[in-house]
Amino acid sequence: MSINEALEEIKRATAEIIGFEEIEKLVRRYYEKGEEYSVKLGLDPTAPDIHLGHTVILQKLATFQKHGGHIQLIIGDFTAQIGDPTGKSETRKVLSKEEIEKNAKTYQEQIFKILDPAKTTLYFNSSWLNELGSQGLIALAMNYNVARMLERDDFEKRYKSGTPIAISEFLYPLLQGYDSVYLKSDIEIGGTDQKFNLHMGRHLQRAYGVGKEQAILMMPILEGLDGVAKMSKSLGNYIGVKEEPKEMFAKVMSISDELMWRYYELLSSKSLKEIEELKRGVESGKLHPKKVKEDLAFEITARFHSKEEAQRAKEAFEKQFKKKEIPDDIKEYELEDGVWIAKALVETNLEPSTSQARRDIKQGAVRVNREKVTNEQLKLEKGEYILQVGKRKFAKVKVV
RNA sequence: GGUGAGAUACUCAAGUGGCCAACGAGGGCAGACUGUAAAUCUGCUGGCUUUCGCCUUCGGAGGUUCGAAUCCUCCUCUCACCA
Repeated sequence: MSINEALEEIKRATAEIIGFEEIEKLVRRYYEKGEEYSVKLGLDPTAPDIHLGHTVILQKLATFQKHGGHIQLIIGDFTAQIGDPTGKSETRKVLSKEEIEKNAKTYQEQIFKILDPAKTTLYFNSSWLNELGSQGLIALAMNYNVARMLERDDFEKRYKSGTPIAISEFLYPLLQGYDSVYLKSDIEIGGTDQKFNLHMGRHLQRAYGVGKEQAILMMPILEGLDGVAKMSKSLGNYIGVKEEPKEMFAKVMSISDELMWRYYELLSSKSLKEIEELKRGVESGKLHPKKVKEDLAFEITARFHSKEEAQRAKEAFEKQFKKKEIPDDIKEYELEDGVWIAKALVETNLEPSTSQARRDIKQGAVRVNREKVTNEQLKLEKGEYILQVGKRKFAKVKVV
């Protein structure tokens, strides 16, 4: 691969790059002299589960690994004691040591599904930040001033509205920026929301005379399944990397066609050229968008599980939705003779309440053995039944 | 510390004595259409062994009243302005 192609790959889908010339030099040096360079990613061990949104950045790191980048993965166990104020409207809750450790461990498990461990070094920033001491901390704090700190939108808003800002929160960007000083990082990567923090690393490297200033590469924030809000666990619009293959496959399939291209760009390992071709194919009617989406769902599912499991997920999906067959791994329940249908639906967890069950029956959403239920007074006699609510909720019931 | 405004269901937001399980919007669920999509249209959206019935809900606790989300008292919290 030529240097230019490598750089194209690195640039792909980025939101913003600061100091691209630096990256260019580093990559060139790697290809000409075989010298590696370091790429830093700082992680807050606050959220234990990684979802696809996080993997956008990890993918990019994997790309760097292909082109001479050695990854400095920093678990911010020290900084987590403060909590990143980014985008927050109030001071964050501080995590306990145990929580941090547990989260860090989960991270590692999940991260190496994407990154090459041989080209990754894991750090805990407490190992040098603990050593810093008050004196070091004060020296560090001298490198920035309050006025500029307050330029940050989140701080500015809180300051103006009188919402408290802890002094420690001012220290957060400084401390995580110091990581870049200590590790002499060549490049730092992060989401666009991390812009301020990323710049801080660059600023501090200059202030400390590290001899270089890290280039900054920012990745866009991935939209969630709804295609509007950013993917996040609290919004419930996410795909977790630990989700069941079937679930994962189905979730990808549920995104809109428009959003699919975004996911392709940010998550697929297909080249931009290939994606462009797919797009043209769909536009001209040569390719069916569903097929294209299936390929994406397959690729993503296979990445976090295996090709075999992805294949099974795909088949199960086809079976359930296209052929409208009943999936074979549905839960079984045993109920007493003469149960009221609405009650049975609640017992089998298909419905949250009998009231809701009644509503759905009225709307023709409930099926017993694939027959639509019209009588909401229906009682189930002895025997075996398949209950269904809507298109995707099933349960097997044995009435005794 | 002072003054004023506010707290309503998942979220936003009406309602200021009975017609209120509470307008409307978003979200969610379901139906039609389809590619399990998206967009669109339609219905539903507190609970209850069963609905022309009963129970719980409008920040919390009391009170007035035949009757309160609505009035009164105290409390808690939020916001705005002033100091």
